[in-house]
Amino acid sequence: MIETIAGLKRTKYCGQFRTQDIGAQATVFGWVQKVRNLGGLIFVDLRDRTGLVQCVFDESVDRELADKAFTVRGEYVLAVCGTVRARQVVNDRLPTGDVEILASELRILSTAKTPPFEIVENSNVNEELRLKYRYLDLRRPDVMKNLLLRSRTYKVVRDYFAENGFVEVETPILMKSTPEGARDYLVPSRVHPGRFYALPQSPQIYKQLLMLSGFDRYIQIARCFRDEDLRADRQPDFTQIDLEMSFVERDDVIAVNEGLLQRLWKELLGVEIKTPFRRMTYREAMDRYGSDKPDLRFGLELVDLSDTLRGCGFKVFASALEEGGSVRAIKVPGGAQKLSRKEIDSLGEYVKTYRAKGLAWVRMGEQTTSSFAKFLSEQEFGAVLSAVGAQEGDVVLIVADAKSAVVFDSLGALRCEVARRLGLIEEGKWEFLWVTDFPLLEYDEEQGRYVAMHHPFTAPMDEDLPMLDSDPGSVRAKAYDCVLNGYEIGGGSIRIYNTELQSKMFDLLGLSKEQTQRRFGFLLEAFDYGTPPHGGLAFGLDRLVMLLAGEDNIRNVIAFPKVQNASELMSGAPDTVDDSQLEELSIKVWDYKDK
RNA sequence: GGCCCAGUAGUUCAGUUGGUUAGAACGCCAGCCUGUCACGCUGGAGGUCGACGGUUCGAGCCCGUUCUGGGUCGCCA
Repeated sequence: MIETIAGLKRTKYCGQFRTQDIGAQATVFGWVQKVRNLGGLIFVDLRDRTGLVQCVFDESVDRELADKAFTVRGEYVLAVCGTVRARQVVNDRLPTGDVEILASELRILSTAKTPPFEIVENSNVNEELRLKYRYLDLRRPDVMKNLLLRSRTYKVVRDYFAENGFVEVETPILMKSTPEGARDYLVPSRVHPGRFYALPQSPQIYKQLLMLSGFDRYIQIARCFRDEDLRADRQPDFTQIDLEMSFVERDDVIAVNEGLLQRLWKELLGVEIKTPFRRMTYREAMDRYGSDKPDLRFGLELVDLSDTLRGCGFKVFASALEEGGSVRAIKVPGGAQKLSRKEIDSLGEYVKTYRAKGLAWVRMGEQTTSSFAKFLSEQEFGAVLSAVGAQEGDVVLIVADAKSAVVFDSLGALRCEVARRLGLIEEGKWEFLWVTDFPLLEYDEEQGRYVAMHHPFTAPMDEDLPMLDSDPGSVRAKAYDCVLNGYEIGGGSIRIYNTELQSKMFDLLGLSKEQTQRRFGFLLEAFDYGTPPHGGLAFGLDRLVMLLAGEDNIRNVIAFPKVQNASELMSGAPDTVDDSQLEELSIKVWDYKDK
């Protein structure tokens, strides 16, 4: 029989009972974690979001009550009233382990089917099943803990920015499509047949307009949407801590955000992180680490061998260099002992996923062996070893390619892979970094034009302005990324705030006057009405919480995440809709059966 | 779109060279049990070996296709 909570008020959450509660009357609500029936004496562990408390039903005290407790099963929802008392035997492994509730009343508020997996911490259950029953998965203490941490993150963020004079403003979810960058999610308009809203990839334009309006400092915890493929750290709908500031330069934005991260780590983890963070230009990050989001928890820096090997006897190296590429290396100190020939071969396979054609190597064990020494003169080979500073016991890994981007990508990934395999990554280390001076533009071979590396509103560096016409590819931007342990956790820039420069940017990006006017005319017009210099930044909140929680997958900090094909396994989204709904939207009924 | 990994009771897994009735632990159900907390003891139920096709006297195992999930490259201003 199902009962109600009429007349009952919770006195405490389950996980909060301690010795000072002994003797008190208690009413608790929760889910049955475990029933231990000793025959005549029944222990029921009751769980809520705070933890467990043991409730005792004693046949010799109340036979009828014990009989009722006998029918209780896992995940039933109960109300238990009783007296808190000391346990006869203490359980050290439970925060409430000194006490228990001797029940005087039991109400079964809900019964429950046996769940498809056990509701326990650290369970190793197939993720597909977990996500199908996400509401049960969220009952597991470790998953719930992540979402509670996420909730505390929101609070610290709001407190911090409020204290620093930021104004929280909500920007639209239904907005105009501005198809630069990621693919938009589109929403058909019923009122305007054939027209579409787009979901925001970020509130970028709105927040810049808020600066123009004079809000001076804006912050929003903003939902954003990008219709691109998923990764362990990428979901199609995600959350940004989005902010913008007026009358600031790069270092002002950086300083405010270092303060935020410092505060988050302090309040959520009790960890003191030092500011200011390290800084590195994009060029330096690429040259030394092959990545614009380098993991600084370990070394394994790249060495440029291009000058050493130009015109050398090994065709693979020489032709890569002749074609304008580069040859670079990583030295793995002591690698000869840890990396067998077989493992080096598997690293060769690894770099091929990054389009490298192969991995050249030197292994300086008891004998020095190498995949390419025979193609070089003794002098050339010796020059390679001295350039990387290789000594006995080391391994040197080399990638050459006509495209330097391939060399950087593959070696950048390789140094992380080697560090993982060799256990070079120290747990509990937090390496924050600002990467600055990104290129403003990169050339897109496919589209045959320049595209904005950050976004088209990013300001060029003042000293590079003259190159906008002569050499746009070399212009650097007032852009900065915040990197933590190899993850890009945030990015921002100082923005363009005058019409002419903004128009010129659109021009460089290959947009015609008409296209610019149609897509961004409202923004350019706005700039004519008195725009303050401004800049800002957005953190990926999901990634930030993932790292704070010590998780390696963003799904573990999102309540109802999507799987790799962007569907949501519990509800089954996306799904077909009624023909009548499509008709209202003036969308032709799609015949799925033929596709 | 490409590449790699996984799929066997409710769950996590084992399953030898292709060979009798596919096993274990946990969970579940029933009985016993008054200090358990990984309760204990006894008994029981529970399987389309992801799906389809092929090879074979015989397939969980070999081959092909496909589905589902994960990782990743491309993609993600």
